[in-house]
Parts: sequence; C-alpha cells; structure tokens
Amino acid sequence: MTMSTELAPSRLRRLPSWMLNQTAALAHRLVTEGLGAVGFHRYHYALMSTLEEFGPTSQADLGRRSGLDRSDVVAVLDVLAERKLIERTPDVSDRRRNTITLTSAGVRQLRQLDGELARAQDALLAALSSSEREHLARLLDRVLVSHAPSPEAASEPRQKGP
Amino acid sequence: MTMSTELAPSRLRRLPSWMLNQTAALAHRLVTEGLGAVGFHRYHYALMSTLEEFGPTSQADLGRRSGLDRSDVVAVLDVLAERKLIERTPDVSDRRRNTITLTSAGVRQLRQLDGELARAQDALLAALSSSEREHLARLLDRVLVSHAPSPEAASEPRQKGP
DNA sequence: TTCCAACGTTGGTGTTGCCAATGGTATCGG
DNA sequence: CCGATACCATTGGCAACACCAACGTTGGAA
Repeated sequence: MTMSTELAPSRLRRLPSWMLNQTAALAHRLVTEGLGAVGFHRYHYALMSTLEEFGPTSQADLGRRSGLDRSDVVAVLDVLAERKLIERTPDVSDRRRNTITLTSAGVRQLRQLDGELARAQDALLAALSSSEREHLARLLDRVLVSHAPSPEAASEPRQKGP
Repeated sequence: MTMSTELAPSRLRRLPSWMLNQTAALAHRLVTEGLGAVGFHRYHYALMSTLEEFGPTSQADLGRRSGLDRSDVVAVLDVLAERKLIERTPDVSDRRRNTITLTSAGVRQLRQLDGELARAQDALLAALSSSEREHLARLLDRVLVSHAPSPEAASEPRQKGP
C-alpha cells in the first residue's frame, strides 16, 4: 500500500473508487495500528460498541448489526470472553441462542478503545478542518444510505404480524 | 459485506474509517462486477491506463506507479500479453528490464474498460450531484495527498546527475 | 407430528496486499 | 580490472479478510 500519489496516473488518481480504496486502506492501517497497540482488533470494537448501544443480544443479531459473519463472531467473542469483557450465557427462553452481555470491565475497556479510535480518525483526517470532516462524513453517509438494502423484508423477529 | 445500515450502531456509523471502509467495499464490488462482466480485473485496468499515460516502461516502474507489487505485476502482464494487449520486449539498454508496450488493441480495449468503469462510478455515486461528487473527490484527494510519502528520495533512475 | 427456519460452531475458500529468495544484470568504489 | 552493492523479473509463499457450507440442536408453523 506504499504508493506515491505523485507518480500515479491521473486516470487512476481521479477515479472515485480508486480514491476510496486508497483512503480506506489508509484508514484501515491507522485503525489497525491504533487498536493493535493496545491488543485489540476492529472486530472487538465493533462487537463491544454494538453491545453497549443495543444491550444484551444473541450472537446472530450481533453479527447482523455490526456486519460480521456469525462464524467470525464466535471467535471474536471467544477472545472477549476470555478477557472477561463479555459474558456468554445460554438464553433460557430460546435455547438455540446465547445472550451476550457486556461486563463493566468491557464498558471500561470500550472507553479506552474509543480514545484510541478517535486518535486514529484524527490522524487520518488531519488535513481537513472540522467542517470539512463533517462534510465528508455527510457525503459518505448519503452514498451508503443510497445503497442500503431494500426497506422491506426485515429479518428481525416481529412480536406480532398483521 | 451485506449489512443493513439501519441496524448498525451509531458508534460505528459515525466513524469516518468505518464509512470509508463500507463505501470502498461498495465501490470495490461495483468495479469488480463491471470489469468482470467483460473479463477483466482492476489490476488490468491499472496497468493499462498507467501504460497509456506514461508510455512504455519497465515492470518495476509500472508497479510503482500503479501501486501494485512487482510480483503481482508479472501475473497481470502475463494475462495481458496472452491477450495481445501489451508486449513484453527485453530492454536492450538494460538487460535486467522488460519494456512493456501497450498495443493498439490494448488501447482499444482500454476504451471499453473506461466506459465500464465510468458506469461503475456512476452507480456508486448515483445519490450525489455532480458538484457533490467533485467535492467528495477533492476531500479524498486532500486526505491522500496529506499522507503521501515524503517528496524527497526519488527512486527514478536519473539520466545524468549534476 | 412434520417440516422448515434459525441458532452456534467448525472448517473450510478465494481474494488481496505483501514479503523473501533467486539468478541475472548494472553500476560504482577502489 | 574487481568486488560490493543495488536493481531487475520471476517464483513461491503468507496472513488477513470477508464469506460460505455443513452440522447438530432447537423453535415455531403447517
């Protein structure tokens, strides 16, 4: 991923998909380094922050919300459980599921990762003013929303259907 | 990469690095599908467009300019050569090198890929106006330039020194 | 009851971006 | 001239990443 932008042909340099790839790679590297320095992985943050925001859920739900494959969720939760940051308890009302709970140590750990991540974002966007960063975020969000999956067909278990 | 943005926790949704990753993944998919439909790969386009812009060069230079590892360049050029889109000729003035030349068939092929790629960009950024697309491009470019490698230390072989 | 869907888990797969080693060649210092 | 050093194309491999298939178990609807 070491590429001098100066040398790159304008054909590539102007291509939005190319710019996005390069920038994402940059972001990925910074985030990986930042979290790696304190012994964590993006996946760990994804699951822990999802847990904090939505409260205890099943592994499958966790994966769906954070965009991880459920098979990968297993391994990530293994690590988090070993570090006592989450708890895996069988769901008594549905014995297929585990209920995943963020421990208080997990909440504290999440704070540290938040800081690490904020630093990484700052390093990434150092060249932009805060209003420019917001603008960038808005534009990216628009693109993402426009490609969001169809509004119908919620895979969430409904309490009651019509 | 199939994730409903609605369900994602705002902790992730607001993170620039996360948005960039998601958008880049989207772009990657569209580009891969577009080029794949006509039997090509991003790497093929990267090398061919670099060749058209800079003219015949060595494989190592080609890799440096387009951001590909030189070992990957070999395989990509193998395919392009087999399709008669480039020509690999030994460099008489430096027998370590191959001189890679884009054939006229290569130029024509490149036109088709340009079209395919333009369609992919359009699909990706459909939600944005043209001025918004330009704005996004400018912001991304600023970020990329700010992280560009140091301006010193040109690895280009100089014709003659001072 | 039967059938289908979802669950957690295991064990894969293909792609991507790299790195190391090799044999050949060029260049520079002495 | 000679040796050291650096660059070349090429091969082979690796780790991370995103994803998929299959399994046995459980839940819920027909």
